[in-house]
Amino acid sequence: MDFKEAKNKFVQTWGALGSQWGINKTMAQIHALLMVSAEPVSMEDVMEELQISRGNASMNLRALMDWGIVYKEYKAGERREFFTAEKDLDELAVKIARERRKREIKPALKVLTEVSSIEANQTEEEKHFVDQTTKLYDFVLKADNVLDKITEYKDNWLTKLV
Amino acid sequence: MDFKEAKNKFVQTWGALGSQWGINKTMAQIHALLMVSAEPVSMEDVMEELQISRGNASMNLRALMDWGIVYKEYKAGERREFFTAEKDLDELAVKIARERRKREIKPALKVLTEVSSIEANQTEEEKHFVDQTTKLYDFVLKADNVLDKITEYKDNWLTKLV
DNA sequence: ACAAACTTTCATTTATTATTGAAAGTTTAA
DNA sequence: TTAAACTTTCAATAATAAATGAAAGTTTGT
Repeated sequence: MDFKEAKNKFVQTWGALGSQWGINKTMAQIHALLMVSAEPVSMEDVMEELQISRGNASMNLRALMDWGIVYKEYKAGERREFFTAEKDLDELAVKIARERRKREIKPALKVLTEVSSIEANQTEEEKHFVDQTTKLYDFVLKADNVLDKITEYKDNWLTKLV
Repeated sequence: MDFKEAKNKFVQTWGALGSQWGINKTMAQIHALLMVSAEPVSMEDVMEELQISRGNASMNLRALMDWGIVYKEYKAGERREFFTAEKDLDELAVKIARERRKREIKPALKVLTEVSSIEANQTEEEKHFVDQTTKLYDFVLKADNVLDKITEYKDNWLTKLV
């Protein structure tokens, strides 16, 4: 396997993995590409390497920047913009955790609070519902706290867990 | 909010969350429904409550059983099959972790091993590629080990982390 | 202020993924 | 062994999500 093949394989695999985690394929591929690029990459280059349209590249780069895991860079004397990915993996994981916490866990907790606080009248069915959603609330809250800790530690948290 | 509304809201929310995590909506909804059901539920009931077809119900129940988080139950004197979800949340998390580890992390490690072991000749580009994919390999391996630990502990691991 | 060089937006199109439903398969009781 | 009661499969269809590309927007140098 030569460099070109390896790079391609990596980008494709990362893209496929992304899909399984609810991240769109192109977004994951762009991120993969930037991760393994030593130098900042222009939008034109991204389009070329991944064979995607300008609009697609623009939208997904924007999304990656919203996640805080891709940065714009400017090169002296160059009009166009270049992009680099967060390459520190601990930092990357922290940013992803932070973002998903905000986007998914918080809203989930809100709904769990609501549904678990209906007044359970006497039926077994309703009691079980309240009991189970309450447990789920506690569980998700604990998970949220773990993520919070992790995103504070910042450095090397994964190693500490091992 | 009455019981029916609350139950519906919970099922819908769980379904939407599932989508964001690469799990199909119906599968997540069925799981939600079973989680909050005090009694085992027949396929007919699942179809009725979620307004889905027989085929859809069958396939997604099967998928949930493959994940090991939904069980078949037989009722004395009843021909048809009933289903229940794993309701212990620690156990549920362990099973999901175990499964994703097998399905996603293992293959990812394999690819990372492959692509990170190309012989980096002298270009800066190739050196960076090998360096970055090696780091990624180490990181994913560490994550894999953490999950392994967790799935062994079984009980109450989340609390221990807090 | 203008125009070149570039980026973003978004309505339309395309690709992907999920769902249906009818036919095939299976199990059980008599 | 048969048939009723149920489940599974899978080709066809529908729903959803992503990608395109041309027009609109922005920035910068002169």
